[in-house]
Amino acid sequence: MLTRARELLGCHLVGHGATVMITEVEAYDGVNDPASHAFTRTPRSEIMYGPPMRLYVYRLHGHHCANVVTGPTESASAVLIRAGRIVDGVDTARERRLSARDDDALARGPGNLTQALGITIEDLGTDLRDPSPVTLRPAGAAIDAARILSGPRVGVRRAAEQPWRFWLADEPSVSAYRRHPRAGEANSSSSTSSSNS
DNA sequence: GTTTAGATCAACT
DNA sequence: GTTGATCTAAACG
Repeated sequence: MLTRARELLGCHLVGHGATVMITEVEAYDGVNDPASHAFTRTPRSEIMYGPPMRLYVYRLHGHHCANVVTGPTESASAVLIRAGRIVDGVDTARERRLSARDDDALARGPGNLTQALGITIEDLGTDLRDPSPVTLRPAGAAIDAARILSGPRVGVRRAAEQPWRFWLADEPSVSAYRRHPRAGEANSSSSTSSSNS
């Protein structure tokens, strides 16, 4: 599972006229991962239980995040594409990401990456192997294992201690680690029904 | 029960 | 100012 995530580093993700080289990913281990949307099997997460090499897109803060279903079919494993470096279609990416000041920030962060590639909820379930607006291509050159770093995932509350984030050293497009404010807290559902004073 | 839309807020640039 | 596998609430089946 973690190997799949590492293998995605350096691959080219083509989306609606723009191409990025993946530089940062996070692995999500489906049924065994509380942070995964597939932790509970629902019709919505069914896509991740399906065949690999498909796209799972979900909405977050009004933006979108893109995942690659990696399989095997029953484990619902998926890899979140967190960041990438634009290698083609820079003009298109810039038009979509007007707020980005530097080219390195065009696809820095999952929401920005999907926006730069024009990936929306309509691309959900796209087969990345078929010729489609969104395609995943193998890495042009093998990535040196020494360049791959790992660490805890960004912004997750559940299972925040799992070092399932991988990124390429020497890449300015990789975002910095940010811990979730409430990560590790006890799940105290007991609402302290704080009546107004 | 699940899904979608909007709010929230700390860390980043 | 921007971003975001969070959080809550409302709509749906």
